[in-house]
Amino acid sequence: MHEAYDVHHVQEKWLPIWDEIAPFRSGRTDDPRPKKYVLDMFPYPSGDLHMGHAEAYALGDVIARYWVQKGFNVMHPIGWDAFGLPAENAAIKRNEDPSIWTYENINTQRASMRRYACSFDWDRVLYTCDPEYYKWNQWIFNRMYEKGLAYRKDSAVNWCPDCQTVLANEQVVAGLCERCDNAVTKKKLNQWYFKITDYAERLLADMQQLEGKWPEKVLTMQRNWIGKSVGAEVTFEIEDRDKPVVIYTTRPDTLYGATFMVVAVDSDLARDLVTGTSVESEFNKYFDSVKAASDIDRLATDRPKTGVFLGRHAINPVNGERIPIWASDYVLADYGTGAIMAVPAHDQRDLDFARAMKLPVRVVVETEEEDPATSGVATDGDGKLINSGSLNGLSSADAIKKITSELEAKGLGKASNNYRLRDWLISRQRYWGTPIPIIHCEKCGEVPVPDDQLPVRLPDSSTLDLKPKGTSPLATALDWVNVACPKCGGKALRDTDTMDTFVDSSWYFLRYTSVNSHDKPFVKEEVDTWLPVDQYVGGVTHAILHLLYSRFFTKALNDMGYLNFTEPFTRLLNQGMVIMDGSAMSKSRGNLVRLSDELEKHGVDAIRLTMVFAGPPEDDVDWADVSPAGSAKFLNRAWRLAGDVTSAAGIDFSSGDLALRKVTHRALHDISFAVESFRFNVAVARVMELVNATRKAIDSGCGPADPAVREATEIVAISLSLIAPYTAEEMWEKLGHKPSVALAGWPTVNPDLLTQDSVTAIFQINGKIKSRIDISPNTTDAELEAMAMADEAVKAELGSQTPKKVITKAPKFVNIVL
RNA sequence: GCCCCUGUAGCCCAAUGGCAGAGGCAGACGACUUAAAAUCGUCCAAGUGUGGGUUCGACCCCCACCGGGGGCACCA
Repeated sequence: MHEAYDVHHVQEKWLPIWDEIAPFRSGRTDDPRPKKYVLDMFPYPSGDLHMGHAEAYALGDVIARYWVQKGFNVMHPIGWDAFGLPAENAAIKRNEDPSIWTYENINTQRASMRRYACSFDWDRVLYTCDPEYYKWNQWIFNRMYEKGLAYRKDSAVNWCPDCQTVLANEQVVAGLCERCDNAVTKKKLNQWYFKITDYAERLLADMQQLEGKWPEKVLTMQRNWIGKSVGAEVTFEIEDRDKPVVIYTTRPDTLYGATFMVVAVDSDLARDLVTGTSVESEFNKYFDSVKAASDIDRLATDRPKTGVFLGRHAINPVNGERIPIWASDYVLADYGTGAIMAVPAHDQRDLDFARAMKLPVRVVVETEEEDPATSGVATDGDGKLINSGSLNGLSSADAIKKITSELEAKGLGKASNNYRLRDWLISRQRYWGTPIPIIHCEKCGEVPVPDDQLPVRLPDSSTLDLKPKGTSPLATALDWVNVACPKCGGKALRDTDTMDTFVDSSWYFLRYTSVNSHDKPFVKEEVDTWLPVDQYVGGVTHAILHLLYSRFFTKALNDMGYLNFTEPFTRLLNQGMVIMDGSAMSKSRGNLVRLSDELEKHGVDAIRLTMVFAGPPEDDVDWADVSPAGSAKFLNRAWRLAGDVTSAAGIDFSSGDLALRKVTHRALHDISFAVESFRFNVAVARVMELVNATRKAIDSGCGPADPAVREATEIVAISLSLIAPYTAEEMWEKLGHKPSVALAGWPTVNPDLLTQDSVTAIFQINGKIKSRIDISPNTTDAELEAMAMADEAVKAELGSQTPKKVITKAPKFVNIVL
């Protein structure tokens, strides 16, 4: 009779023991073991951990624990991304400081992580809302400011009229506020930006280093987001105006086909061109109508083109032609130069506009297709240039080269690249974030708070009204806002905006190395030791913003001499989502699965195993398709092996049953390989096989006393230590070892035990299998071919025919081609 | 509309271009049991979305189409 395996009892039993042993405390910088830095994306502390966390942390844990077993000095830290709107909203509702809600949740999550047996180094915890942390956000902001990488400008930002606040791009979903579902509008505000566009080219080029190590999907998304375009700038003189207008185009070869110019309606240029003219009032009417249009309208496809003729003309530099200048909202003010030459024949948008406004269409690239003027379909492909002066007869590619150099020679243009990437707006008019460390002085202007006065702490929230009003709540903390200018001592005001929380997460991976450093954001020796991160694990939701921002910070800090590397995350694993019945879990959909319920029902190990076994890590796990009960059953089965082993710990395995030993070492080899290639589901399958083989050996094979049974069971325990730590620990103890199995060390494969006595070779005729035969793995090609020719089935099939060709790959197969 | 990923037993998933099945779930049967649960054992099932092509040989490589998922979407 076996005692029952009481998961909850076992969980309670091991937690204090692990606290005592602390098997995952990372070594110091002088640790002789090679280092590995495994990083899980840190959570936002909203409530308790959920199923998604459970999957992500289970996967990260397998990797971290594997490397510990393999003898690396592993750092696997955790912290909390603790600033953000939900805390503030909860605080408003509960009428208390956001830190209370935040730290309550952190404590809940920390307890859950401990119970979930995450192999975190609990000595390296950080909280981004801690002044000891956000002080360094401010310090980095100052460095950015010194380098001109932090600056202020006026621009139209996303504005939710209902929430009365600026929204980040990612908080605008299909033109609606993600929280209240009201239409988002634009509002012109003076805001702080980080100049990430300075790094556009390097962010793009350095992705070469990540090729094959990051998911291709993420690299593609980042490339699209950066959106490099190659083209040229061309200068057009303007009638009755001293200053010419520069336009950006990717098709300088179509310059002769430009029949009008369009400037962005909301650009300074449009305003300048129209001021004082007779169409000014008409323009203003149009401008107001565009401003009133919400993002939803703008996003609508097939939206008819609108615009207004500015009554002015530009001169085409290549042919001196006089072309009208229009203003429209289909040209963007903040991309390129905010002005374009319109070539309706070869650009669909320009054609749509030309047809709406009855403007001429001139074909300059000859294609096989119908005339765009009649078909309404622009021909944007390559072709032979016509109606284009010196370019006639050239291909588009050649024409681009020729016209660009001609313009350049005349000082009328130059090759130029553009990026879709915009500078990063970091100002937020909210309380629960890092105060921007700038003081506005009447005399001195913007003055950064000196480093030795950091952190600029948040004012006490109890005296503030945190409700969103469109201006930062910090502005109402008068005692806080009014300060003496650090430069002249005169009257000055603090900047009242707080930083986007993505700032916090753009360098937290550096801070983990030095959480106790009070005079620096990170200690150079520590960073040099641990960084870059060897393995980053997290959801694909952060494929663009967080990863791009972190890469930007790393490059900027590298340029400033603080870091000796340029890419923060060497490898990236994106785990899938945990879904239910085919769709994302949500309360409103009624398909929410609560992690705490699942843990209560099946235990931590079974849930971790289920997550890991469900499929490839990057695939979604549909909780309806998996069986935590099945996982629990398997763990029980594995655990019972340890109780059946009757040999003593430390016994020499070499005399053990050879067949089982071979199975064991083959399994060990395959498990290692699968774990290293992130095919954890396959690794689990191999452990299951080994458990099955061991069970059989005990019940109807060599018996429980055979050393091979102990060897197999120990390898099961060590393998399971990556996935099911409680079960593994119980097994290890039953097997007569001291805890912790997490530190047992990964067993070495004995290559002699990987060889097989016999393998099955197949004989094919024209690729069809005709016969099978068991042979020695050492059989040569010639021997195997001879065996094939002597094979009865082959002979019968062959008859008197002579093979045209025989392909032999010993010891696997012979294929006879007739 | 453009780009990317994906399609293998009822289900989740394996398979360096070489025997389509490793593992699990579900199901059936048997052993143990007074019975049930648990446990142990046996069994069941697809010819790889469709159509072409390359190859001695294709789940795997190429092309087209269909279904599913994702990203981008006035960026000149």
